[in-house]
Parts: sequence; structure tokens; C-alpha cells
Amino acid sequence: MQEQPRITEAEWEVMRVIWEQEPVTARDIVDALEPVKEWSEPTVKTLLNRLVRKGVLEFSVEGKRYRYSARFSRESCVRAEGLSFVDRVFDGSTTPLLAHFLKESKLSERDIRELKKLLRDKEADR
Amino acid sequence: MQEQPRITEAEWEVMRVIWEQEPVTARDIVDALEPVKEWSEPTVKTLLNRLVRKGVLEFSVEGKRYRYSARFSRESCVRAEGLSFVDRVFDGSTTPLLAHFLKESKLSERDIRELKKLLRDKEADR
DNA sequence: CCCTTCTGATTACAGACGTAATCATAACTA
DNA sequence: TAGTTATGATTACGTCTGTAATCAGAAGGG
Repeated sequence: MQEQPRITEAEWEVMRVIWEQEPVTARDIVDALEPVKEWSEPTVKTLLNRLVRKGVLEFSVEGKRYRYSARFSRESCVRAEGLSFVDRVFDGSTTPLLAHFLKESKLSERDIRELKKLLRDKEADR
Repeated sequence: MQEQPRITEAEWEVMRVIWEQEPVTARDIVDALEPVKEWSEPTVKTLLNRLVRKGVLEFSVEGKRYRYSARFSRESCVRAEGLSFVDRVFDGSTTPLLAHFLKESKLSERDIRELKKLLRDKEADR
């Protein structure tokens, strides 16, 4: 499998829609982004083109239009981006990162329960 | 206080050194980065210049050289970068982010204890 | 059959970025 | 005092990014 290409900030916006609705037409993407970003249609098309050229997206031809889908799972892209982030900002160590976001965030009762459970699981398989 | 400018990937490398040793000369930075990055001296100087122009760094003149220091704390830059990251990749919600990094990371006994404590604190002040 | 329209492709373009060579100037050394 | 050296400034330059206008071809409407 190919090296994970970098996804830029604007491209993430497009990918979000794709992962939610793939395989999806350019039209659908433009519509889905309409309320969120003030992008002209050509702008979205350009992003799609770049993502295809980078190998992040593929498409199947359907009549005169394309249906785009991702060649990498969201999970794998999240993992790559997460690694780059923790390297850049936390010097590669996850614990300070966790501590940071724990402090920053407001968590619901349920969130806390879930995270506690994850911690317990973590403890279990050591 | 001024808007937090964006810090690029290469710039973070420089900032790491600055926050550790500020106020610091260009020479020190070049030396500190020597083992880590294969950057020529002019490259580092350029990054310093850009950071100054962006308002992230300031310097005091000391004889023929400058001593650089940060105009923003590491914490505040980490916070800004963290916000941008959680928005981009986790659609703004911290809990999935925490879950993700919890699963990804291998934690020591001590790490787990620390995180549990943070969770308890979180619970306390709800 | 011609005109509009939809859709992807091509081109554009300014600013950011990574990386660095070169320049000017002051200081140090022989 | 002239040449070397250290240091910041200026210039360079290809690529990436964000944002978009324009183009070409196909398809549908009259």
C-alpha cells in the first residue's frame, strides 16, 4: 500500500464529506460544503483534482460525472495526522498530549465514564 | 494581545529550542538543531526572520548578535495548534480525540495513574 | 440541429513554505 | 591594515496552498 499523502486543511474539509457519503459526486460535495465554507464550485473541483492526483481519492465514471471515494480510511488518515501532530507539538510523546487535551476540554459525565473505561482496558493488557 | 500567528512545521522545530533556552542566539539554535535537522545555517536564519516578521519572536541586540525570545508562551501556541488540529481532524470534539490517542498510545503504569488522576479532577469540578 | 448547461480539466495567481546562496557589515586576527 | 570570519539581511526559487476563472466536451431542451 502506498505512502499516506499529506492532506491539507482545505482538503480535510472535502475528505470529511467523502468519508461520510462515499461514493459521492462533486455536486454532492459542493452542496454538503455549501453551509460550512464559502467556496465556489471550481474551488471544490480543484481540491478534488488534487486529491485524485495525490492518490488520496479515486473515482468511477458514472455517465458524465464521477463518483469519488477515498483510497485511505479515515482512521488511517487520522492516525497519520495524529502522529505528525504529536511529533510537531508534543515532541512525540502522547502522555503530555493527553494531559493537555484532558485539561482543556470540558467533558460530560458520559465522556468521563468512557475514557475511564478506555484507561482500564489499557491497564488490562499491559 | 495580538492574534496568534500560525507556526509552520519547520518553525516549530525552531520554537522548541527557543522555548527551552530563551533568550537565545541564532548560533545556539543552529547548534541545538544540528543533530536533529540537516539544515544549513542560512535556513535557520530565514526561519528566525520569518518568525520575527510574523510577530512570534522578538530579539534584543547584544553586541553584534541578537538574542531571540518568544512573544507567546509555549502553552498558548500549543493551545492554538491543538484547537486547529481538533477542528480539522476531529470536527471540533475533544472526546473522540482523547479516545483515539488513548487507544494509539502505549502508556506506562505511571502515565495511567496520572491520567486517571486528571480524570478524577475533571469529575470533581463538574 | 443549435443553444444552454452540467461537469470535469486546464490555467491562473498571489502568498506561504522549505531550503538555501549571496551580500553587507562589523569584528577579529595575522 | 588587509584578509578572514561571524552575523543578520536580502534575494532566490521551486513547490504547495487557497481560491478561482475559464475552457472543452457531453447532454439535454426547444
